[in-house]
Amino acid sequence: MAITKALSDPNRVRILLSLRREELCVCQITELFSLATSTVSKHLSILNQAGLVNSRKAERWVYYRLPDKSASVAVREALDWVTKSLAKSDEAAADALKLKKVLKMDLAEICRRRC
Amino acid sequence: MAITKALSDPNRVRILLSLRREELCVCQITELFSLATSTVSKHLSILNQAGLVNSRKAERWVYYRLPDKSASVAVREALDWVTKSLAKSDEAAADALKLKKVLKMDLAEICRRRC
DNA sequence: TATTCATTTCGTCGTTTGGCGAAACAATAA
DNA sequence: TTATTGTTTCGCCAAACGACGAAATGAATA
Repeated sequence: MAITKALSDPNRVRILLSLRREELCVCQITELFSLATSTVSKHLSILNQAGLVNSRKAERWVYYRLPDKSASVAVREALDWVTKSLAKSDEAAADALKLKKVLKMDLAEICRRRC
Repeated sequence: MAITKALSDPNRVRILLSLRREELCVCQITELFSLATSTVSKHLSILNQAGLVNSRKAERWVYYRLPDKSASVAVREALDWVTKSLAKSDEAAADALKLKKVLKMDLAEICRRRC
């Protein structure tokens, strides 16, 4: 039941929705949701254990993204359901708007401001 | 996020799976999972608020069942996902076996034995 | 009307969860 | 090697959750 547990927290669902268009690094997600870095890292770890996100390390940052076709059927269909059923909320729209701003910022600057 | 919250508890998922073939009353579910009546009633209330089950009262019992086609797309697809992805576990098989036994029992007797 | 009885609601208890900051870690840069 | 820096892990706190039994509810029956 790792998948259903992972989906039960609103902030984790928001993270998944924010990863639909492009991968994001931890500090971008932190900036997007105004949460502590450690909190975001924990959420990402739970999503990762459920197979709902993948990660890669590049330069100084760890990027998280939605899994590709190689993910299990359960994971793919859970993500389909999330994006189809939960993406229309007002909150999701507001998040998408803020995400646009975050993407325009310089990565290194986001991290500097946060520390 | 009522749906994802409702699906996050294993016992609630087990209840949904047990309702696939036929409706069940509270005391049958109580017997099936060996939980206190109040606990089962609470779970059913949470599932009901999320739209994942419907109920009807008949004679002395309240029967719960999976919703029909009139349910929202989000609910229907969540239930499709649950039955498709979570029904194959060993636990689900054991529950199905016990359910057969419970269905053979007399309703009034189940309740009498529990009180 | 009074009683019975299946279910729901309420109050409590122990556990889990989500949040944060501090410390540890890992990888790059100096 | 040492310093820097982005991320993870750890420890703590308050809030939420799941479990139970007791009391309340409400519909059917006597």
